[in-house]
Parts: sequence; C-alpha cells; structure tokens
Amino acid sequence: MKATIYDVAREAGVSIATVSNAIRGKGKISPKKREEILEIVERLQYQPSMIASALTGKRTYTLGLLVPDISNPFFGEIARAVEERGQQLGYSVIICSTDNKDERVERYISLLEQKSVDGIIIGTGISDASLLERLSSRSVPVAMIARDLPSADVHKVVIDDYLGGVLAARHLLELGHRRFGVISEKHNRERIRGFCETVERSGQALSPCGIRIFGDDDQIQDGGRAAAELLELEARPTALFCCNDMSATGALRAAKARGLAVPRDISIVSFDNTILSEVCDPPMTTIAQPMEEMGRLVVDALLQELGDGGAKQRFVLQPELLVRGSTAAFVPEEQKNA
Amino acid sequence: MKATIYDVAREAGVSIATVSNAIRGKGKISPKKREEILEIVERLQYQPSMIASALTGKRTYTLGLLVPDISNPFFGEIARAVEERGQQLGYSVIICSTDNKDERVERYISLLEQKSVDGIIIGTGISDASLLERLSSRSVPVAMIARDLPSADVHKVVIDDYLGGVLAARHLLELGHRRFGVISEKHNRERIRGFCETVERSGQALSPCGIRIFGDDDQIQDGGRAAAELLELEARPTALFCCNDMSATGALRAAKARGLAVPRDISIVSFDNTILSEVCDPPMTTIAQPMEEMGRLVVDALLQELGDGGAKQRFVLQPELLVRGSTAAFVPEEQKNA
DNA sequence: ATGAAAGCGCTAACAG
DNA sequence: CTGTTAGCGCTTTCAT
Repeated sequence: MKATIYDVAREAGVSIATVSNAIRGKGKISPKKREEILEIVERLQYQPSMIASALTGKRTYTLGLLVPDISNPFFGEIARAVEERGQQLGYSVIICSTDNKDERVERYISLLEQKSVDGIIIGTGISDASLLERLSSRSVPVAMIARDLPSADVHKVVIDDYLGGVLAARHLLELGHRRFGVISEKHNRERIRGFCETVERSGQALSPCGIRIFGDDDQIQDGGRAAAELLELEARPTALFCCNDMSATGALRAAKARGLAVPRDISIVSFDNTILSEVCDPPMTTIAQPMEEMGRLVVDALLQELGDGGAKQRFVLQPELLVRGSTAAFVPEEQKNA
Repeated sequence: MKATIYDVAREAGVSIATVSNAIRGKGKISPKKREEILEIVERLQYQPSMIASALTGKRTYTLGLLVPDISNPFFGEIARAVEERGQQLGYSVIICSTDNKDERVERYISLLEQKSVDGIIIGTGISDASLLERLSSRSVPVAMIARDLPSADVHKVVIDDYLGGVLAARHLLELGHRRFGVISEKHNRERIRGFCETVERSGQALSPCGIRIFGDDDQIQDGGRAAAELLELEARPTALFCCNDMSATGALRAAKARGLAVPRDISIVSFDNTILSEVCDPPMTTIAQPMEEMGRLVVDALLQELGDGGAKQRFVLQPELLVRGSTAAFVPEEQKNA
C-alpha cells in the first residue's frame, strides 16, 4: 500500500496536521521537526494524494481541453502549448476530441465537471449556443481558444481573423494577382471577409471569382474538391486563399493534378502555419497563428480567473504573413513562354 | 454550490445510501423510489463527484499518456486512438509530452501517481531503464506503446519493426534498386536490421552504402542533413529508407534541393503513414503502422490488468507496405534519356 | 508551535 | 428493501 500522511505522522511522532504543514511550508513548525518529517517523507516515499486534497475543497490541478481532433496538427500544436503552460503552473490537461459534434462536446463537458476540473478550455466548434450558456453558468471557469462565439461571456484568445484575410489579400495583390478563389470552412467568415473586402477595396481587382465553403470531415479532400471546381472556371483564379493548411494541401494537390504548376501557374496562400505547410512542395506561403502564445494565454487567463474571478478577458493576437514558395508574381499566359 | 448526494437524499426523503444505489443501479430498491430519486437527480442537476468516489478507493477513471510530443503527428494519432478507446470505456486521458527527457518523464510519472491515475501508457523514450523498473514496482499498472524496452515487464503493444524493414527492402529490391541509404533514429535498430539483412540476403545487392543515425530534436532537419550526406557519396544510393515520416520529408526536400527528382532519380520509403506522408509531393511510399489498433489494444490491456492483474501481454502487430508515389523502378542513368 | 477534531462527498459493510 | 455508520486521505479551524 502507498504511504499515507498517517504513516508519516506516526513515524515522526507528530500529528497529521503537523506533517501537512511541514510539507507545504505552511504554519509554524520548529525547523528541527520540519527536517525530521521531511526526511521520513523521503524514506517512506510518501506522496500526498491529490484526490484527497482535492476533496477537501482545494483544486484538482487538472484542466480539460476540447478540440475537434487532437491528431489534427493545428490542434496538436495548440494542445502542446496548453500542456506546456499548464505543466509550468502545476496543472495537467485532459484531452477531449469532439469531432465538432455537439453530442460529444456535451458528454465531455459533463465528464469534466464530474471530475471537478479547475477549468475547461474550448477550442472546438459548438453549434448549439445554449450549450455554452448552460456551461458558463456552471461552476467551472471556461475559456475559448482559436474559436470565437460572440454570445459567450468567457475568456477568449483568438487571432485577428479579419487581418489574416487582409494580409493574404495584400500579399497576393502586390504580386499582381487579380483573380482570386477562396476556400474556407464555414466558421471562418472573418478571414473571408478580410480577404474579400481588401480585394474589393483595391479597386484594381475583380472580386473573388469564386468562394467555396466546405464542412469539416475530411479537410484535405474537401479543399481539393473545392480547388478543382474553382480551377475549372472559365476565367480561373490565378491565386487561391485557403482558410487552413489542411484544405490548402488539398488544393495544392488538385492544382498539380490539373497540370498547373505552383506558384508558376497559380499561387496559394494557406492559414495556420502548421507542420503541413512546411512539408508540402512547394512549402506553403501562409498566415501564421502564434499557437504557442495562444496556448499560454488561455491557460493564464483561466487560472487567473480562479484567483480573482475578475472580468472576462479577450485577447486578440496578430497573425503574420509568412512568405514561402507557393506564391509568386502573376505573369500573364502570353508572357510565360518568353 | 453544486448539489451533493445529501441534497438529493434530503429532497427525496431517503438516505444517501439509497440514492447512491439508485443511481448506480446497485442493491435493491423499489422501482417507485428509484423513479422518484432519479427525477430529483435530474431536477437538481446532480452529478456525482468522481473525486469523492475515487477517494473511497474506487478508480479515478483517468489514464496518463506519455509521448515525446503530442504535436508530432504520429503521436497525435496514437493519442487520438488511446483517447477514443478510453472514452468508450469511461476513461479520460491526461497528455504528457516528455520531449524524450528522462527528467520530464520522471516528473510526469510522479504527478500521475499523485493523481492516482488508473494506468500509465508509455509511448516515449526512456534512457534510464531503472526509471521504468521503479515504476513498474509501483502500484500503477503500466503499458508501453510503440516503443519497446525488453527489460520492462509490462504490457506492450508494438509493431514488428524488423518486418517493417524487410517490407521496405523487398519493395525496393523488386523495383531493381541495389544501392541503398538508411536514415534512422537511434532507437529503431530493428527496422534497420530488417532492412539490411534483407538486402544482404538478396545476394544481388550491395549492403547499404550508408547508414545515418540522428537524434530526436528536429527530425525533419536531421533527416534532411542525413540525406544530403548520403547523396554526396560517390556511389550514391538510388533508394533511401527512412525510419519515420518526419525524417523522410526532410530527406525528400534534401533530394530535391540537390536537383534530384523523386522517384525518377531516387526512391524513398518512409515509416509510419502519418498525414505527413500523405501531403508531401510525391506522396510517400511508406510502411504503415496501425495506430488506431495499437491505441485500442494498449488501453484494453491496461484496463484488463485492473481486473485480473494477470500476466503481462505483448502484442506485436504487422506493419504494411503502402505504395505511393515516392518509389519507382530503378533506371540506370544511361537509359534515362531514352 | 502543535494537536484534536470536523468535515469534503461518496461507497461499502452491516443492521434492521 | 432501506438506513446507519465507518472510513477514504487530506486540509483547516480552533484549542492548547
């Protein structure tokens, strides 16, 4: 059996209260007794039971993290960042892959509540807004990362999606592109808006000649399909803006399959800057999200709430354009053979 | 405050024991009372506290999963599989990214013990064998996945690494290749052995003209560097065998950087079949690991031990050759222009 | 400076 | 069938 605080107390000839204090450096104990106790703790390999101390009303030092899929590189990196910061602060994190299914979200949240986690971080889609309401009215602090839900009064860490779209559009416009295609998941409206408004405002470009929205089952495939459609257009786009790396790799493949060279015949800008944008060929020009910082911030916001219970914060981080090999200056067909 | 079992009992005019029984369908209760109680549970939104029930000596229904890095696609997929199976069986999983550092392994294990997890799944490297010994002598059941450590007497789920090497070699030999390069992490000796022995045994091929072993910091970069070295050899290999997808993408890039076309000038076989092997160009021929099945099996083995405490099992799964675009028949230089 | 005792919320005998 | 009673291992007043 594992040693308990009683074993230590008996061995040391003191009360359990004293042992507890000695270990946690609380209260006042004579340095000598303290030494003795610590030594016995060591010898008995005593490790306080966190579940017992949690029951006493303290924290569980555990956080729940909801994401669509932990095996999706973007969320894998988010998870890593969250885990890292949690670790530093003494918290562990339970992963919950929801597949963006409300039913799974609900089940996981209920589970996390029963486990009395100290906080829940939501990085997954929630179509039923009332679900989140019910949740935030509960006892567990909640924070959202990478996804926004305006109606929810919780801490949020997001990037400026609109700006991300703007950055992508500007880059492409500067390269001389004038005909664009947009490929996006349905929940990335802001990225699209930023992109389209910038294009329109430039005055010199046609508004995107095609926008394709897809679901979230197989993003690579959906992105490829969407790209294939756009590339069949009579006046086909010379540049594509994809709302994430997954769909962009699909689009990249589709372009190649159609015999188009990237970036020679068509430029592609993706979003996220996960490892996927790095390994594809050409490496993808992308709008990078600061995933590490995002992870750190949600954890901090969440844990801070435990302390002061203060107002909900909303962090909006800046995405950055990362130019790699999938974009190039537009060259009219006529001039290509020159 | 959240409702407790006492609130329900009071409201229902019964004892807490009856409530407990009613909820868990244990003992004998009159159907009528049972109904009543369940109704009140519903109304009060009562959710049993898992930490309280855990303290009573029951399980915590929580598992710990140690991997080098959750943001590495391979481990992301393993984690997803473990999570999935855990979920089905009522368990949640805590992620622990170790970066393959013994110090982090130790810290995480200690933490998991304090949290009284019901089991620990190890999918990370452990250089200090005694660490694992100490661990398995503890109270917590342990299982290993994707990594083997012969000295450890715990459940294991691995693939036949040797066979994986054999499969890769056979494929390449059949394609007519005779000069090979091998790129591997240091802990993948079996894959290398399978590959090399098959090559040698074929009689018709030179033994691998170069083997490069690298660390585990930046696998893409290391893989690229290793490949670059091999490709500079005077009699350079016409085919490369990389021990995982990460290093293979690095090798792929290095080959291209050197002006070599894949698979025209050089073939590459990778290992794992993560999303990386799918998105690179050309898509990578790879030795696929059944990650989902592996995840399912470790969880099952671990939880079964909780029941019978029986003998340690060792599952060895079969890897499979997945031919994609990075391998092609060897064609001598002379004939290429034909 | 230290100890006694009262819970935290629940499960598991054991009585009735 | 249902209630009483002991803990589980720890933290926290409140005395001493």
